[in-house]
Amino acid sequence: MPKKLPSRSPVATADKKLPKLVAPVRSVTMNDVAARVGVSKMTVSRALSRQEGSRRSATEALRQRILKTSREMGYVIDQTARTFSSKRSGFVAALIPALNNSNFSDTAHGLVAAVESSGLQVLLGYTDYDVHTEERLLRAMLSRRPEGVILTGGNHTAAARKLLKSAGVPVVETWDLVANPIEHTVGFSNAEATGELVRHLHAKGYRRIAFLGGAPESDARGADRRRGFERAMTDLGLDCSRSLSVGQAPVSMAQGAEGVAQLVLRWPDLEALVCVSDHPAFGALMECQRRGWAVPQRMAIAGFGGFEVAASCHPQLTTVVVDCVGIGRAAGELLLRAIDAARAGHRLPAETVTTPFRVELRGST
Amino acid sequence: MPKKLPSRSPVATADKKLPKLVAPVRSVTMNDVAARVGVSKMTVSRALSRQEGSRRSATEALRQRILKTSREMGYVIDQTARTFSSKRSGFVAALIPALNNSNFSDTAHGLVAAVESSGLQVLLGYTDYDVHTEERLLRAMLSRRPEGVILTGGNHTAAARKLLKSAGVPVVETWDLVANPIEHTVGFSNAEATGELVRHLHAKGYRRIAFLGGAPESDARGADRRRGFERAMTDLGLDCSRSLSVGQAPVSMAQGAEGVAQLVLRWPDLEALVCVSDHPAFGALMECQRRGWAVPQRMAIAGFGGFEVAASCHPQLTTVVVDCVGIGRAAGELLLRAIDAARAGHRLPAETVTTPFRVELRGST
DNA sequence: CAAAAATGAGTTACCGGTAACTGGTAAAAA
DNA sequence: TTTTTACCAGTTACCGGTAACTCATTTTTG
Repeated sequence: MPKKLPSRSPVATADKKLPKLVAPVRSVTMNDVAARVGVSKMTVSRALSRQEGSRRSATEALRQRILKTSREMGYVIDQTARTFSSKRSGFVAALIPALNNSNFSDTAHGLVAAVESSGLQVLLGYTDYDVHTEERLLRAMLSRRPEGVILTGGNHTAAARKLLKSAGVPVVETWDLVANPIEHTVGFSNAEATGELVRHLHAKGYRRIAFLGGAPESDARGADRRRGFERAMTDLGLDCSRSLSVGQAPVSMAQGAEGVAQLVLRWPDLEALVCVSDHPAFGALMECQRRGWAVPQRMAIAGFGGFEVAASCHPQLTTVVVDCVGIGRAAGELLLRAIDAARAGHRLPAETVTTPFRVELRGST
Repeated sequence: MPKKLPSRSPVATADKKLPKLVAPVRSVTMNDVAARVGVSKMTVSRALSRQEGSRRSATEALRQRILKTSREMGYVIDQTARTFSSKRSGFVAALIPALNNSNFSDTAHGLVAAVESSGLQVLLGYTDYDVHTEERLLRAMLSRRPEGVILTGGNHTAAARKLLKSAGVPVVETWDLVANPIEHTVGFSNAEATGELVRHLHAKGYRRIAFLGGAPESDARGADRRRGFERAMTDLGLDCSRSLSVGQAPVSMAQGAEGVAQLVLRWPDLEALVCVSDHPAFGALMECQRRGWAVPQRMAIAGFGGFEVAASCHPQLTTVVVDCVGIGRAAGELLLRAIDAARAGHRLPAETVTTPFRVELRGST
């Protein structure tokens, strides 16, 4: 039976429509290495992927020979094929609202640090503070079969939740103690932290205090902080109605400057200002300086996040210092345990890890 | 010949060592969809992956039926398998020195914006300003077979260059007009930009000008800026020896404050300060304010990068505004063309794209 | 010393898609 | 009407690894 061979060689098809799409760069495969060493590719596979404490790999001498040869041949394992075959992609997806925010990028650092020792990579995406962008990204990332997912906050589209459910991978939500978590949670109460900040201001004698943030629908953490402000003010018997929203998250320095201008126009007797983050707080501080207002005498200002600028400006900004790296690290460690459990065939019960924060009183209050 | 079937069902192995590692969540495959519709999986593949203007796909009615069914069944294409089979991973790797730097994250934004319309994803990594970290990352990313690579700067290990060469994917280096590029380049001359800044200071009457940056080996762009400072000063007949290095990149605000203190200790008659970026420039500005020194009368300060803080502080910082997003966009567009060329079997000749910058004179000088 | 257990390495059969080729039917051209 | 062409859809053979099984040795145990 003369079965026609599938001819893929350039020669056999050269008379057909050109151009062929692949460059002729046949890279080195595991088979090539195996042939060179004179063993089966399975032996090479085992020699290369030997973990600590795994059995059933080659003799140490043979293994060294395989490693040496593969190095000589410039062999790089094809993760694509490996993933396809083993059903282990070797990466976790992490979604943060923005890259350009040291809080979140610190969390990413912590996550990477926690996760990389296990050989997992972190695939980072940014949502621009938008749940629909998050959903799109999630869809794209899940199609690459991550072994775990890290999200920021608990605000997601219904479709995104469904995607995560049906993907069946461990999920950790960070930066908030989410009310209705998908699975695991690592974070702190933004409301509680803001409340503590307000109580400090109260203890210092400030009474007429305003909150400056962004549109609540764009920033869940900002909304939580606003809620924390309102609750704490009410509990202290103070008026919590001095509140302003300036645009979408992330609120900029310039918006902070503009915000303080609007606030004092409306409430000229304002004594102190709590901002949703250090960036608008810094903008407000600069606006006060432009006006020649003494901070904190004429106006006290507090931020949130413990950004570098808050410690470097003059006067330094009172702020809530968050353990951003710790959030990432804890999320990474938790995710690793969940992935290990998943690999072993069972499911880690949902956990909640609370990370610390610290109200740092500085010159601006 | 009773050939033993490879039994993978849980039942057949239940009496062996538990636990099995896979959860029994057999997800929907293309075959399942095909079976349901009553066509071959190839037809489904074609129906789902039909591009604009591609021929040889199913009838529109059949195609709609396939789409509908696959939606109903919750089918998600397995990118892993797709990549494996088609040799197209559908992503590009982008390496930037740090996430937490709006310059680089803006470039990442521009890149994503330019590239996403083509269906490619961006896989982002950060090198922490370290060439060895870059090499490690590159190795990890290349094993996932990206269709293109974007790097920051032209400073790489020899091994990294070799990796890129043998990977045979298009490469774009950004943010610098690299002297000896790997392939394509998108950027501007950091030295030239700093020179222009120095000439502006000279025109304003400043003569005793110092440069404040980081250790040159850690930051190629910083080193370029320092070189540009020295060349411009020399060309103007000025003394370029007033120069200080404070630690590794990225130079922080606090290091800027410390740096200006050291500089005036050594050169008490210093008139102006050029900083490697806006962050140390801001730190220096704040240090001057703490000392009660008028800026720019007692000390003029200039930064680099056009960061938000430079426009928000008081006085505003003179700086070099870089088209960060434009760099990313141009790099993305160039890479797309290179990828298209590669898919069509040929190679795009190496290109260099120069992006604009602008010296922005503000209150601090 | 024989039987049982442990171990190293080979064999086989996929994983879930897509490229390339083949065959069949309908529309267009002769 | 017959031949040619166009086009749709099916078939086959992989892509490069790894899981699971098998078999031949070696080591341990009774």
